[in-house]
Amino acid sequence: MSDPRRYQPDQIERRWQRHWAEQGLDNTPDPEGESFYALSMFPYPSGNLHMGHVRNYVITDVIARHARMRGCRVLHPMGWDAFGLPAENAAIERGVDPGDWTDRNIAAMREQLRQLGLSIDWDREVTTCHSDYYRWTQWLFLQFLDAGLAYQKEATVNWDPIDQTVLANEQVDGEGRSWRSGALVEKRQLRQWFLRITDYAQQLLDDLDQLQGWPERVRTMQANWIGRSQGAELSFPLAGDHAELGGITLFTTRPDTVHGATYVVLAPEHPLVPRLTSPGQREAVAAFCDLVGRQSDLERTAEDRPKRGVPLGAQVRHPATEDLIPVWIADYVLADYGTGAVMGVPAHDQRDFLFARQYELPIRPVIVPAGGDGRPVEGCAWTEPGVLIGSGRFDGLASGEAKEAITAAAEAEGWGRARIQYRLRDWLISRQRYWGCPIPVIHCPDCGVVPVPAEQLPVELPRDVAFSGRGASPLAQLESWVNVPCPCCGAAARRESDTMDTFICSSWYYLRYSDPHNTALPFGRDAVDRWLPVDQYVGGIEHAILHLLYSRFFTKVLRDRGLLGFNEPFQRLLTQGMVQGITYKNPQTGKYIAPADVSDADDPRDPISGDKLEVFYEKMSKSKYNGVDPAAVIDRYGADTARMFILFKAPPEKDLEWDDADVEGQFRFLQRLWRLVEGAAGRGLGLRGWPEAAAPAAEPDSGTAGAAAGPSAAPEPAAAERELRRAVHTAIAAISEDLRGDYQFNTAISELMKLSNAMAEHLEASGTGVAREALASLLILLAPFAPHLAEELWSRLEGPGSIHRQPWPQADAAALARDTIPLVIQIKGKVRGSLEVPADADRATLERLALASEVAARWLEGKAPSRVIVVPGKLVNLVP
RNA sequence: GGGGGCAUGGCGGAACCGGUAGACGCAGCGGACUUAAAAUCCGCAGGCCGCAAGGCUGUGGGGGUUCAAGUCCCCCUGCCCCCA
Repeated sequence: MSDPRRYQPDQIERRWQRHWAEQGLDNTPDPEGESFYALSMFPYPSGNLHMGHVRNYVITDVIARHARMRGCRVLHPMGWDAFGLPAENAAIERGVDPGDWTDRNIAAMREQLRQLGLSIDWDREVTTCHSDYYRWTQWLFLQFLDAGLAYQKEATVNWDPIDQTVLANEQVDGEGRSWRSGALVEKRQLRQWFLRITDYAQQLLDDLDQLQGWPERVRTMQANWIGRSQGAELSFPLAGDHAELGGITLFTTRPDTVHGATYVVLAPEHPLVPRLTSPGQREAVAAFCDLVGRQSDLERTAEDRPKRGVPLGAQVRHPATEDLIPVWIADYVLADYGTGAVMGVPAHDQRDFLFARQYELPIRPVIVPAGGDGRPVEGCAWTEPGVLIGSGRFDGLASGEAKEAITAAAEAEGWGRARIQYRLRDWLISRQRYWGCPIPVIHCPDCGVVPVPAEQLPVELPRDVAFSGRGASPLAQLESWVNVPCPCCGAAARRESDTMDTFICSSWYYLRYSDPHNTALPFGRDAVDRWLPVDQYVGGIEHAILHLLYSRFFTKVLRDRGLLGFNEPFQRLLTQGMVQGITYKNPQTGKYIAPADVSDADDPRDPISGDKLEVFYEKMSKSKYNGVDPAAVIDRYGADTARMFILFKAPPEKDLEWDDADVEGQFRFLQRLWRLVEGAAGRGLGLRGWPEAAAPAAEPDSGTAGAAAGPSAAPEPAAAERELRRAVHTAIAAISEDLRGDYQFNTAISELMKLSNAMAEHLEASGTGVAREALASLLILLAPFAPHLAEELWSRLEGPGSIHRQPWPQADAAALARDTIPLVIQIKGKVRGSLEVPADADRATLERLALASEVAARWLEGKAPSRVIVVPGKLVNLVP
């Protein structure tokens, strides 16, 4: 059973993992010389490692291992994004302590990660829910507060009227119902904490240009999310009784259409609404506001929804035309975008057009298409730029010029100014939950908001808390915790009971890794500046916007506070694709069927009804029964096979279809490698003393080199040795290229396969020197991908030290050189044959050889070609 | 609706800067070994015609540029993502 000559991963992987840990092989060295920071997005400790995690960490591990072999000092850490709702839900549903639950999950997942053979420095592990970490999250919050970047204002929350509690968005289902009580969730206004990310909107946008190592689409997504638009802020004075209230200030990107404004619309939540509502409209307005209050922003602004609104009964005076126009409220205007007010220009805005048609508001065209007959478009909104009409002195201007002219006029006349508006809103960080980082402030009736003094941090989360899932957050209900003296005046005061959005915790963890044991600061300036920015960040595309944007924001704020000295946290970003499982679905019932219940994969049928099933690949999930458990794969094939399969099956940024047959194939490849190396060892080959006195280095540089290389210098070995050396150095060159920059692990592994095929063919016929070079190179090139197998075979060949400490090999150009190369002969661009020619032949020689070839004779029938194209090293194209 | 991306054998995927399309693997077929099977090893393999040599055709569809196009340009179809 345990034949030591067979490849048995379970026998070797644990042993090496233990050995590496004992030797401290993965410890982080001091960052002298060239350093490299390889970072995976840290996981939420759900307790279960899934394939998406495996893919993420294996990719980062290959990058880290390769960087080490290239001679870099590498930081490759791991940690836990450990606050969050699931722990609190477990507490509510099963009465377990969220901290204990989380710690148990972390222990389980850490063990699963260890089995993958990742070269992680576990001494730098961070856990966001431990007070030695969140102490510094709180400290950083106080930096924001001190900088004026944290503030409180009223905002909407989800309110469960049955459980009398605030719900997180994730606790509200698609129909707007509570996850527990099933009640229809209401909107409530609550005073909450925000971070002023909008102050950094322009920088966050501009600096995207510095992120050339990021996927283009992630940069585009961030730019769209920030959503800069240039326009004007215009003021429409209130008419009649309301004149003393001033005017309505609105934002528009189309000041050129201002003369076409026939009404003004406020968001229902706009502060002026109650004061502008006429007695006759009071009831209708109240009913409408109530209705809108139940809708999400998405519902309110979706283009395919009918727009609804009611007039307030007030009017404003159009600042340009002097007309009196009505003020409405409508669902499609949002309170927190711009000024919460827009002008209605039905002729030139699609939503305004639909709205005006529905409520019979006047439509006044002021833009005509350029180059047209000068008549306005009818029957729909003309939203493109054009030429102005009906706009007084601005008539005839093009939209672009008119925007500037009208904005300038508004400014001169005191009813407007140019303004840049962002779609990005300030970041709402308050959560009315227990399992999060407490916001370290105290509310004093006399002093107001008082920060908890730094030396009193951390504000610890109390344990022994009751979780009912009802009422206010558990923290707010805990009187012993909430009631504290004011740090300023000593009067009775109350702690803030909101906790922070977990995105805060994950916005700076990558900084803490640089200096994880610092007890005086979140991180030292020296350490953070030496290791960061992160050289390569790897994670899922789902974090393309929020996590990455928030982290960029944190970095810029901390830079401005003098805590670190760089602009952007992540130099290069790789977004890996999803791992998909084979999925069976019965199209009749819509039910998913587990693969284990499908007896015949070639003709999949529902085991109960016998219906033919649909087969496709989809992201692994419990509900679709299409998940593959990493632990089961490791048990059966070992971590190295799992790693190799994942890397080989698809390029890292593409989705990956999990296929058992391909896993099997990868396992076979590793077995083949094992036999190849064991066979060589059996013939007495070894790597003792490698690389000193390596024979190939002494190879003469003349063309017939191989003959002198090995001890068995017969003509036969010479040819085999040349082939073998070429294969070795081709693989070195190709794999080095694949690991540099673009990370094409799939082609790198196919190069390993080619090398192994070439070795199977030529190794036995080659002399010791060449064979040793081939064996050593194969194993070193394999090491980042299949670290256990490479180490085991290295030690069986008695190679010196750990293979993971070997330098990455350099390709020898001389080994790649050829005497002759195949020259393709094309006739009018079509390949008609090829010809062995001297590799160094010049153009004239190539042309002569091509013209003299059999192919040329057959196709040209003795006539001279009208044109000859010579591509040295490749082909000759003869055009008759 | 706006923006971006993708489309290559039965399947996953290769193909530098326009220069032999289909590397490598999976599945398949044939052979060797075996009493047999598994495992392993060797070989074949885009499609069509042909005994063969060879020819024709082929990277979603249509057009174009070029000696030469999977690759560049235009139009169309389908799928995916982001923003509305």
